[in-house]
Amino acid sequence: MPPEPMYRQIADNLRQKIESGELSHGTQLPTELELRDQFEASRNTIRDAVKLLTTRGLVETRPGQGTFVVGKITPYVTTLTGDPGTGGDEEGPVYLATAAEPRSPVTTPPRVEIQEARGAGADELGIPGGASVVSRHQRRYIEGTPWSLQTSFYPMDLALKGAQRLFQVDNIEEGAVEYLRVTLGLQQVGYHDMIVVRVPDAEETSFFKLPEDGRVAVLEVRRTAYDANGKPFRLTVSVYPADRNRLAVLVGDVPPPQ
Amino acid sequence: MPPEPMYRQIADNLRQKIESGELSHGTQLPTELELRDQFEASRNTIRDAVKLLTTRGLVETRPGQGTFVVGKITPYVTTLTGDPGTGGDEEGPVYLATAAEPRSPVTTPPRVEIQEARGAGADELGIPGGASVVSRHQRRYIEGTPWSLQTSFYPMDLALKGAQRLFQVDNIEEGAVEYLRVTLGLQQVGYHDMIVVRVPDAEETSFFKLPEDGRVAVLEVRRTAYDANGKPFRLTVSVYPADRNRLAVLVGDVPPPQ
DNA sequence: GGGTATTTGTCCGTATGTATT
DNA sequence: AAATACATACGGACAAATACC
Repeated sequence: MPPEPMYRQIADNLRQKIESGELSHGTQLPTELELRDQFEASRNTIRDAVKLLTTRGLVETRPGQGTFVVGKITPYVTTLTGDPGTGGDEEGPVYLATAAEPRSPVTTPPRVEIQEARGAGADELGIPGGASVVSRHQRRYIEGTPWSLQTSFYPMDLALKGAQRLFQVDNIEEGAVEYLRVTLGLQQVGYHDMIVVRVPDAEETSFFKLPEDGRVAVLEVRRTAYDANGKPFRLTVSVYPADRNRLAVLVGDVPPPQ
Repeated sequence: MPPEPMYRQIADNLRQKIESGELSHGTQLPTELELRDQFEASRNTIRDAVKLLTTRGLVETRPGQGTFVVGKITPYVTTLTGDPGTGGDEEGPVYLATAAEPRSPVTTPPRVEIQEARGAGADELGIPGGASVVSRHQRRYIEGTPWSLQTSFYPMDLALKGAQRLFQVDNIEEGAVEYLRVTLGLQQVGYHDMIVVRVPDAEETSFFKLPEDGRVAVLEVRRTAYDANGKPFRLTVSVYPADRNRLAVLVGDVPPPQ
């Protein structure tokens, strides 16, 4: 058994103090120079130890201030299961993990683009790669804080066959699914969600104010909605920061999530 | 606008070469000393750049060998939605993201413990903190590779009221939900899943062979099963490595996930 | 607003250890 | 056994962010 490297021993020592509560949420750690003297190591070794705690989400460093134990956050809970005929526009109700009343997300007007379907998106919509799709991209906030990024893709056909409002740069108040049903007689009979965890891209990092290294993952929910013929007609991709969001799935007769 | 630090510029440069395909999956990057000469930086700065790519999951380093672009992995897909009356023992079918046929997980005999319910678990089971629960912990493999860790918690009542097999250290072949129904007349009417992303603990890191720093997250699915009285009687916590697993949720009449 | 002290961030050079081929 | 490549550890210098007077 090789001995543990020094920076790991130091990190474990600090981790234990945090988990035992000796260093509680929000409190400041000793400065790097103080830790250097305490552990009789070089400042760079201390920094390696602190970096380990940082990637594990236990502490955060603030330039010019110090290193702090991260505070507990109460995550938002989004319910994925809902009415097969209407869910798909957006998810079900959103709760704070500790509260009973649902929260109301605020959605910005969409950025509308015509794009070529490529890769995964084309597969899920069941259209050939390179075909055109309408993309509607929105930012969503809860109580002023960035909460999710959402992009919906529709086959170009739908818009050309009468659903012109898909091109318009404003929210479809009654919901896009309802609009398509009224306009084109397109009846949604169900949807499926694919849940993926991945590293955020540059836009997500800046919108959610995530750390520049990719240590905080994002949850991506890819929702494909199907019509009565069993053909997909809509793909909605929602992205949430994984450290402050949870997803709920309800099956059968169960009380709502706490 | 402050200029980007050098190690970030180098990381971006390499990232671009990876994403453009100039450096394809599995290929080896130049060694740290070669990169040091190419970018005219010190080896430590090169290492900072590579570490950034490592936390973002783009490359992996192998001591004595070199740095390599990570190969694409085809994730397993686990379906969370199923029959309200039976789902809960285990999840729905498991697919390879590219294949049509479901895979068969292999489950080890459980490690059975009597524990005090604490914190989150007690809340979800609706029992007072400190009450006893039966914990059954299992490791699951697919095609020989570690796939998930699963722990089920039952209130001690159930076992004392006649479901003694909960204490036994072997698999309940017909499924624990079916066993409880036959033995105690306990009818499951539904369940809800809470999906959480978090950093792996020490056991998970070693079982899944994850990197020692916590850069690969795990998906935790907490399934609470309810009986006909609307009371929870079982909590199953399943943990999956987030980089090789996806979750599917099906609502309404939709084809199975591809 | 300006200046100064404190604290973390970046970058360098060097030496030695460990894993792999 | 030797060579190669990444890992650990040290020490030093300066930059950038923040807080405080």
